[in-house]
Amino acid sequence: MLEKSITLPEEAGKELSELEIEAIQMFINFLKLIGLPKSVGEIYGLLFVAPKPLAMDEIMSRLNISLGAASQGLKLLRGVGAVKATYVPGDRRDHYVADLELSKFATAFIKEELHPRMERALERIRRMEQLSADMTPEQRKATMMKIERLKHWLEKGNKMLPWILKFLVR
Amino acid sequence: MLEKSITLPEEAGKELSELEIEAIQMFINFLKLIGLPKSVGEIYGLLFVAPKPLAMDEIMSRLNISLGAASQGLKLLRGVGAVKATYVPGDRRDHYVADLELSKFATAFIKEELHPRMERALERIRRMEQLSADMTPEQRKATMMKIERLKHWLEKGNKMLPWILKFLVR
DNA sequence: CAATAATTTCAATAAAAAATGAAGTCCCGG
DNA sequence: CCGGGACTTCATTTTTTATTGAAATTATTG
Repeated sequence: MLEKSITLPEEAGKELSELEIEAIQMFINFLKLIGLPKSVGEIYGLLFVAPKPLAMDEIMSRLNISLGAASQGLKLLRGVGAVKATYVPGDRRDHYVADLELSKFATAFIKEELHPRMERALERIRRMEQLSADMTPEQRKATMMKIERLKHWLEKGNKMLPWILKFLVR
Repeated sequence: MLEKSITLPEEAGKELSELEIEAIQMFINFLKLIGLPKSVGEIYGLLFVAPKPLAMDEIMSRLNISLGAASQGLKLLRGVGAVKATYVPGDRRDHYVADLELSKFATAFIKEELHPRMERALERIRRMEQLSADMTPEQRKATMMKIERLKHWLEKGNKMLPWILKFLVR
């Protein structure tokens, strides 16, 4: 059976252009901020500047990332609405395009990270209020003051969120 | 040479109260959001509900964390303004108190994470504009449009930050 | 000033997170 | 329906990040 020449480590798909590299680095940095792994930033960065839809294997070979990373990264990006699959006639593969609406990331972050944590925090605060019931009056007073602070802060955050969202989305 | 009885894993300092546990878990979760390690959340959580200043070794033994983690965590928290060292008469050790102003974390995050990344992103965008100079007019047009989007979004974010800060700080 | 307690630092280790790629699943076109 | 490409999953490995604790440094105090 014939075998292609051994794949050199640095061979990969077409080299990335400088433009692509800048875009990719930019998104790696930004998405890291909201806790997304490097590979996701790479994929989105590449798609962001791509002049046409890219298939998964193109993404893999351009970025030198594994099948699994490409598949999972695209899944996440699709889930968040930051990438769309498009139909390309005469090609069996899915092709992907970046949604240029950056607010998708902010929205997803707020919905998936911030909100749940705030909810959880409110539960804990309620629990803390209960617990402070059996304390000496003195301790109780001090504790309640702190809890009030926490609540106040959370409420402030909660009030701000819709405003931020509206502002970001357009 | 005499040896103390073997230290049991679960021995440690005075057990944490339920209240302390709730507070600690809450802050672990919140601070994780802005990329701070668990130990930092633990320390802040403990200090937040503590009725009096705590020395580093008390923190260590209550939380069962190492000398290094305690020292580094406190250093970080002090750096961010979330914890203050107080003088306790007749005690050689430093004692620490939580600053209840939660906005300290938001401020630090914006200053230390968000702002630098935005600056860096703007640099990259400038570079991208340069690079798009030698492209076919068609490609160039499409690329410039994307770059405009990026800029627009960054500017929007930049305008929003001071507002958010003002809102959070009181 | 010693003596020693308190704290910081940092190389080594452990824990957590991300990437890999082989095995399995799901089509689509003949 | 079956053959094979496209994709997904997930156990394993790699990489990154956090924690540990011993050694070095910096006070404090008798």
